[in-house]
Formats: sequence, structure tokens, C-alpha cells
Amino acid sequence: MFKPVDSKLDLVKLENDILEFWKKDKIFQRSLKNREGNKKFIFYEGPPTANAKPGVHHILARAFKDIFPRYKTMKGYYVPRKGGWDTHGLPVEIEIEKKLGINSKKEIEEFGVKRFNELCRKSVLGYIKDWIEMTDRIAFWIDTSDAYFTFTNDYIETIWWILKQIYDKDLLYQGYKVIAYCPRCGTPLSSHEVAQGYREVEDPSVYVKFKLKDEDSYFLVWTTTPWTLLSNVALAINPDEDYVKISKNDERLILAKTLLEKIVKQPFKTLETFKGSSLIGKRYKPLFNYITPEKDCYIVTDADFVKLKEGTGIVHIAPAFGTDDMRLAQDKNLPVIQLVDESGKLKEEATDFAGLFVKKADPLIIENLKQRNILFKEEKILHTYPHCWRCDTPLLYYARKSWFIATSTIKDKLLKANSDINWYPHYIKYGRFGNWLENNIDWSLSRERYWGTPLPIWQDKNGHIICIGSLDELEKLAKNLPDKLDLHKPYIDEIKLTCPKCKAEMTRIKDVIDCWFDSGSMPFAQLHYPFENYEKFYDNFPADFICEALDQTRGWFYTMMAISTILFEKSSYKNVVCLGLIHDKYGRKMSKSKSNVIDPWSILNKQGADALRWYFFTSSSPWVTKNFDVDIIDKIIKRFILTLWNSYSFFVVYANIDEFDPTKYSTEIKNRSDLDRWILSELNQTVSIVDNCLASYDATRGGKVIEEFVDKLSNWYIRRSRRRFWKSEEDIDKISAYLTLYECLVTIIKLLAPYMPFISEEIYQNIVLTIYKDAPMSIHLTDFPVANEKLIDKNLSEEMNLVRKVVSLGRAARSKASIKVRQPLSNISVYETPQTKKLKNYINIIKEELNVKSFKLTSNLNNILSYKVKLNLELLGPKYGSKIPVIKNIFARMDHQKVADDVLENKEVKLKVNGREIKLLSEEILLETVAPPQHVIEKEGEIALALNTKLSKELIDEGFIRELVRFIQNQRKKAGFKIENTIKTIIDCSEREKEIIEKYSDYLCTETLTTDLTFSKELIGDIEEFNINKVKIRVGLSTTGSIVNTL
RNA sequence: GGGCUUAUAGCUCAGUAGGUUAGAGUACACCCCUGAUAAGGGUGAGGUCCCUGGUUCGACUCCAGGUAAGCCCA
Repeated sequence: MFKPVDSKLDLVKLENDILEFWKKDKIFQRSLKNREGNKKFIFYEGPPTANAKPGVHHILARAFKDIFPRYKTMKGYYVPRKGGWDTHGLPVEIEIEKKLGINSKKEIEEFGVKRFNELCRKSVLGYIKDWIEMTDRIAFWIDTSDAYFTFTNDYIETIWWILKQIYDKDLLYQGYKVIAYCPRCGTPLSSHEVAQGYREVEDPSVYVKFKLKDEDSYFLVWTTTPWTLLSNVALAINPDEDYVKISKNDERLILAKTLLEKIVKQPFKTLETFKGSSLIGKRYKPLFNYITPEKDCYIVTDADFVKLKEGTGIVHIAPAFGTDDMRLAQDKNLPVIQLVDESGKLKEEATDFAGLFVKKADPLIIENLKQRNILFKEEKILHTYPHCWRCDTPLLYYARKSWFIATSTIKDKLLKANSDINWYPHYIKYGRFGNWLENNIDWSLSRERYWGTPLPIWQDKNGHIICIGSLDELEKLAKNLPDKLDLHKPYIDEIKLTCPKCKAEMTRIKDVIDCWFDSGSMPFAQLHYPFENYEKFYDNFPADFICEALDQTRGWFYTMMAISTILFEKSSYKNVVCLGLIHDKYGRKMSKSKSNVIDPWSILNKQGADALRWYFFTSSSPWVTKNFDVDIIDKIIKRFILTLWNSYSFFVVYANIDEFDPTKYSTEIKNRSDLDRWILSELNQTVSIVDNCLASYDATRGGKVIEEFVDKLSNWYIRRSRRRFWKSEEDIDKISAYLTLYECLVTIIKLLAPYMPFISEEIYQNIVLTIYKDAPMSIHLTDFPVANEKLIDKNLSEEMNLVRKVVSLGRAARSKASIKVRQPLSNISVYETPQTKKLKNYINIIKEELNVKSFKLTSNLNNILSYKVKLNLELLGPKYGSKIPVIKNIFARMDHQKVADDVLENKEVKLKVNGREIKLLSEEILLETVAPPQHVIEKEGEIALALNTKLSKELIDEGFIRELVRFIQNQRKKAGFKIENTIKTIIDCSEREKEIIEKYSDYLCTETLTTDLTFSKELIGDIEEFNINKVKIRVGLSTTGSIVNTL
């Protein structure tokens, strides 16, 4: 006996019970052990940053990280799943700053880096708890007990080893990086912070004249930051655009042609027009001479970023204050002049303006230029400019010394590595990711922060530099190594080395490294390679599968690839599934400020993890942005999960009544009914498609195919088979029905196991483990179903589709005639075509579904419907004009059936008008279908049918009985009788109705399980009065026993 | 400012290698069916296929430009 199934489904309780079971019996561990020694499928966990509680979007990622490893495990692979946590980085620091109520580096130092980092570590560990709880609850099977943490000494040592490799390959260098910088807080801002602070402000907009060195002409140059002019080193033009030299007020000015009218007022005279390229190499006099540059400069150069939307087409270059400028300076070997100090004030060298904050210096500089007759024009401009999100100070773009990895020099290798990756969606490969690689710039590695992997570089006063690649190396050179070593700041900064070259004392560079480097190193660092696990590493590299949100293209996807390409010249992953973002139901981003963030637990505690997983897998392609509305989860439960659950519950209810044990029977497929073979064909086709989908990382299509199958199973197979389960004799038909349904259910839950691990487990535990004692103890230890191609019968599928189509049309016909299905009708005719001929095998299904006594195919469409023909006067009018009345007359006397036939065959219709032949084209005649008397016609495409609606007394009586049976069934149900209860039925009605009931008493008794039918005015038991076709009938029901015992 | 993506029914999404009347689910209205049902069936209403232009006999689909939203980069 199976465990009785409660039709009221409590998904949350079900899931919690299953979680208990998995935990108690260590099912996850068993699922690994089960496949040990088999071919491996390698998955890498992209470590979540543990600086906040997980949100709904994290469940999306973790659901997808779970489904494919589960599938592969069921396919026989050994899929180790090591967890991991990203623990370093600015977001963690900011979290702590907030908690401490501080917001600058100065305050952190005052608070003490030691205590600060300790808080960072604690905070991260706290959030990890939340993450593990969520991970368990959604059944993301990953080993969190053996997870890697990016802050451990082992992990950091591997990173140092990697950096040393990079250093030895000469790919690690120190250079300038222009960053957004808050002069008040004295700290650089991350791009994320910069993005928060854009505001519209008014700035000066000045046009300045740069005099050419060997010519009495001026370059006209535009800027909104006059203070940067002091650090100017070059001018840039667009070589492909046209430039002009004009004469205005006896001065010669050079600027872009298209911008001329906008900037210079008439009158002026155009002297020359030339391409920008002819200006390259021309020299000019610097505006200020506060500093003598160390390299050649004050020269015109070309740059791809010069656009002609604003300005003059000649761009002033100050490498210290612009990213483009800095890149150009590096390309063209220009010097960097830095006349601004860290607090945003002009340095001593800028004598006239020394000590002034740059923005305050602007008016003075403008005044200075004006007096020297260098200023051409002065205006104001409104534009968006970034400000510090903490203190609202305008940010400066400011060149800082920084360490870089020369990734741009290995661009070809990166592109080659990318060519071997399968991207889902495919367009990322040569789109977003490919473009990013094509335009690769060197990786800026160092960060002037506290909580991170320290940069392992020490230097001495003689300029000697050393990069440490292991703890051993550190020990050998260290002057003062503590017993217990924490590799973080501030401890690591206290360690001084002895320079191997000159024996001078070496001090560590203060920086930590970009935490993206941490996570990108995980293939190596999670195993402490190469210090440990040397063999194991090669056995686990590269990953077959990784999966993260789309925003990781420039994040983890890139850093993983860059690091492994530098070390091994190949990508560290083969297949990557990208995930989209989750917005609220209005399509807005979820953010605390909009208070539209959905707490995942509100769903997990109400609707459950399976439903949420199913939503993520099937709603749309994983990489498209989802507008998430929690109501949709309820709909999924209603539409899909409950349909599945009801099918399962149906099986258990009847199998228990019949005490049916599937292990005790077997029936050859070929001896089963068409319906059985049809659903088995559909089942195997479903298995085949789902298997292929999951193998190619397409969970969405696979899920939709399963949904379609469950719909067919429930709403066609089970509905059509109900009587087969219900009937009392235990014949081969009934056994076939049980076996077929059982096979479908067992197979489908295995297909579902990777998608919905809980509910599939629950059903498995009941319908499989109850009777197969040797079966694996969890569905997640079983093998994925294999399609039996021999059972796939495409013709059968097509035929059944046709049957369903015909039934659907038949019901439409009934609806048109307003005759309920319960009222039997005499016959239905279907127009015979090569296609509909096949319906012959399904006559019983059609008859039963439509409640008709007979079904026939008819070869002559005219037997079903006839046509009325009319002239299309709209077309004929203009053509025949005044002849129309005559044509109408003649047409009216023609054989309309024949005309209709001709039109249907697209033949011309000829008629003689006053001795002349006129040919009417088929479109010039309108056809109107007419049903024969007492028939209703329905047609769609090639299928046409006629339903005979004529009612005989016989049919009406039968309709009456069916109506009565339905009322009694309802009464049974309301009275709380069990399905298997037999009953005594007493009826109080008139003689006329009594006659009918007696005539059909066998039918009534079988349907309602009545063992004792009597007529009396004295009713006992549950009593109800019905009104059937305006006739009052009273019925009394009482139970007499159960069919379960009598079987 | 640049790259990439998305835009189809109220909502969630399919779709077309250019071709009659653009689909499904859901929600809505009416009707039907029901001893597995929190289901199911039928009918109806609901569309500027984001906009503009081009190519074409024909464009939701191809091309160009734009708008909006998003991600990444500056």
C-alpha cells in the first residue's frame, strides 16, 4: 500500500521534511560517493561576496548552479562541488565604515587598521551564515563545509605565487592610473561610488588660444577645467576631420571646420582648409612655464577620442587628469605633469596659484589668461559632473601611481582562449566579452585600501624591488617574522625584508590588490596549488561549467580567464551560462531606496523552493531580465505543480483501492491500448528532448517540454482512462492502465529531479521506495531516464492530436447548439480526408468525449454541409455595370450546388447573357456555408464535421438519467461518503420518471455504487431535492459498505 | 560618450530562413463539464509587433536612424 496522499498540498512542510531526510541520511554526500571514480564533471563556484544577505537574484544563480551538476550526477558523472566565499574588498569595508559611522581613510587609520580588519572578517563570517542557510533551503547542493575562503593564508599564498609568475614574466609593472578621487576624503572612489554621485552643475567653459611655435597662428582649444591647463602637455586632433585656418580681428585661428560657425562670430575670413592629419607634429608654446617637462612635449598629436560634438576639435591634453589623456600620454610617450597635490590644491611650483583648491583657482586662472590676451571666449556650461557620495565635494580625475598587469600584451592569447568557450547565450562570445577582450587595457591591480590580499612587493631605498611568491621565500628574507602570521594588513606591513642585492631594508608597498584577482584565482587558490594538491589540481582544471550573472563578463568571467591564460594559455572554463537581472514587477531595479526588494524567505516560507526554482528555470531564457512578481509563483503552483500532484494523487488513490502493486504485473507494450502507447510515445519523446536540452544547458526548453507532457498526462491520458481504473474487473486493460500511468509518473519525476528536487523526492519515496525495497534510497541517487526510441511513434502522436482537434471542434459545435455534453446525441459525421481516415481507430474516444451514439466518416462534404452562393456585387458592379440585373436573374436560376462546387475547385462559372458568354471568376462569387436542418457545422482547416442535434425521446431519457447520476454523485461527495463506499439509494419521484430510472437502473447503480435502489416517499439518510428539467426529484442516500473489501 | 542586450495582447512569454486573419499561458466576461481537481473544456473581447525612414510585389521579421529600459566600460 502506498502512503495516502493528501490532496491539500503543503509544499513548505513537504520541503522541510525532505531537507531533514537528506540531512539525516547524508544524501548529498552519498550522491557524490555513488559516482566516485567515474568520469568527472567539473564545476567551479564563483564565490559570492559575503557583504549582504542574499537576495532573490542570488537564488536564481544558485538554482542554475545546482540543476546542471544534479543532472550530470544522474547521468553518471562524478561532480565534486566545493563551495567558496569571496571575503575581501571595498564593499565589505564600506559596510564596516557605515557601522562605525565613519567615512574616510583617515578615520579608518585613526580607528586602527588592525581592529578595522578584524571587524571586516567578522562581518563576512556573519553573512556567510545567512548564505549557507539559504543555500541549504533551496537545495543547492554544494559542499559548504569544505569551502574556500579568499582570506586564508593558504589562499593568499597561492595568489602570491600567481603574482610572482606574472612578475617573472615581466607582466607586472608600476604606472599611472587616473582615478576618480575625492580631495576632501583623500580617497579614490570606485566606479560604483562615482556612479552614485552624478549631479548637474555649472562650470566655466573657456576657449583658449595656443600660439604655434614657428608661425603667427593660434590653436583654438576648449576646456571646462581651466586648472588642468597648468599641466597641459599636448593638443590632440582628429586626423580624418577637416580643419580650417581663419582670420579674425587680425588673428589667425585654427579649429575644426564643422564647429566654426558655432564658435566664431562673423565677420571672419577662411584662409585654408585641411585635414587634421596635416597638423600632427606641429609645436606650440605652453601657456604656463611652472615646470620643465622631463620629456619632449607641447606638440599636436592625433587621438581617436576627439569628437566634433562640442569644443573646437582640438583637445587639450593633461595626462594627470584624464583617462583618455593618460592613455594617449603612454601611447605617444608624453610626460605627466602633476601640479595638484592630494588634497586638490595646486602645488608650490604653480607659484601664482599655489595652495589654492583647483576649483577656487579657476577664476584666477581665467583672469590671468584674459590679461595675457590668451582667452578667446568665456561662457558657462551646465553639465553632469560626479561628486563624492559621502561629502558632495566635486571629484577630481587624478593620476595615481598604481600597479598593473600588462594584459593588453597577451590579447591574442585571450582571444584564442575565448574561442574555445561555449557561451550561453552565444552572442556574448564575440559581442560583449569578445569586444572587451579586443579593447583590452592593462589590469589595474593595486588598491589603496585595507581589507584585501596584500600586494607581495617590497622595495628598498635604492629602488630595488622584490616580488614574494611563497611563505618560504618570505621567511628566508624576513628580518622579523612573528610566530603566528596573519598575512593581512597591518601585520604584513610590519615585516621588513633584507634586500638580496644590497642588504638594505625593504618595506612593503602599502597597497592591497583588486579583490577580483582573488576570485579569478580560485581554480588554483581553492586547492592551495602548487603548494598542495598538485595532482588534484590538474584533475580539476579547467571547469566544464560555470554560471554567474551577466554583469560578470567584465568581472569574474574575465579575471578567471585572464589569470589562467597568463599561467596556462587557456581558459579555466569550457561552458558558461550567463544569467539576467531581476527587477520588480514594474521593471524597476530592486533597491533598498525604492523599498521594492523581495526577501527570498518570504517566498521560501510560503510557496517553497521548488516553485521558485521552476519559475527561474522555465519563465524565460536565463539571461533575459525578469520582471519578478511573486503572484507568478502561485500561478506556477496552480498550473503545473498541482497538476502533477493531482496525477500522482489519482494514481495512489486508485492503486490503494485496488491494492495494485506494479511489481506483480507486466504487460507487453504492444498489447496495450492506443492511448497507453500514445502516452508512452509522448513520454519517451519527452525524455529524449529533456535529456538533450539539459546536455546543452537549456533548462528552459526542457522544463517547458515537461510541462506540456504533464498537461497531456493529466488532461488527456488520465481523463480518458478514468473508467479503466474505476471498473471492477481486473483485466489486462486495467493492468495496462496502471502500469502505463506508473511508468509515466516514475519517469517524469526523474526528469524533474534536477529541477524540483523536493517534490520529485517526495513522490519517489512513496511510489518507488514503498514497493521497490532495493531501489536507491533517494531519487537523487538514481540514473537519469534513457529514452526508448522504439516506443516513440510519431504517427500515433499526430493521430492523437487529430482526435483532440476533432473533439475540440465537436464541443464547439455543441456549444453553438447550446446542448450540454451530458445530453447524448445520435451522431457526428466527419468529412473524410486522407488525414481524418485515421480517426477510425479512435471512434470510441470521440464518441465518449462528445457523448454521441455514433461516429461516421463521410466522403462527400455535401452530406455534411451545403452552400449558399451570392454574387460579389462589389467586384462585379464596376465590371458589368448595367448588365448586373440580367446577370442576377440568370444566376438565380442556376444550379447553386454546382456553382458552389465550381467555386470550391476554383473553376470559372460560365453563364450566357443575351447570347454572350460571361465568365465569373471564383472570387466574384461569395460562398456561405449552411448547415443541413438539425445539424451544426464546425470546421477548421481541413477538418469539417457535422453534429446531428435531433433529439429522440430515448436520447432525452438518457440525458435525464445522466443528469440524475451527476446530482447523486455530487450528493455523495457533499455527504462526505468515500469514493469506495457503496450506497442505498431511495428516490421519490413521479411514475413517469420512475419508469425511466427503472429502465436505466443498471447504469445508475454502477455509476453511483448503489447496491440497493428503491422508490419511496419515505427517505432516509442524506436527503436532497433536485430539479431536473423542471421536474422535482428527492433522493435519500445512506452507505451500505465498501467495494474495497468485496474485491 | 562607447559596446552589448531587450522592446510582440492588461501581465508573463513564444514566433516568423520576408508571404493569407501574428500565437500560447494567464487575467477578464459568458457558457459547459466534474468522485483525481486548488482542476478541465468551449466561446468572446483584448495588438500601432517601440518609433521613423529604406529595400521589396509584400516587412512584426531584413537594412539605417532614433526612443525607452538594462548591463558593462569611459
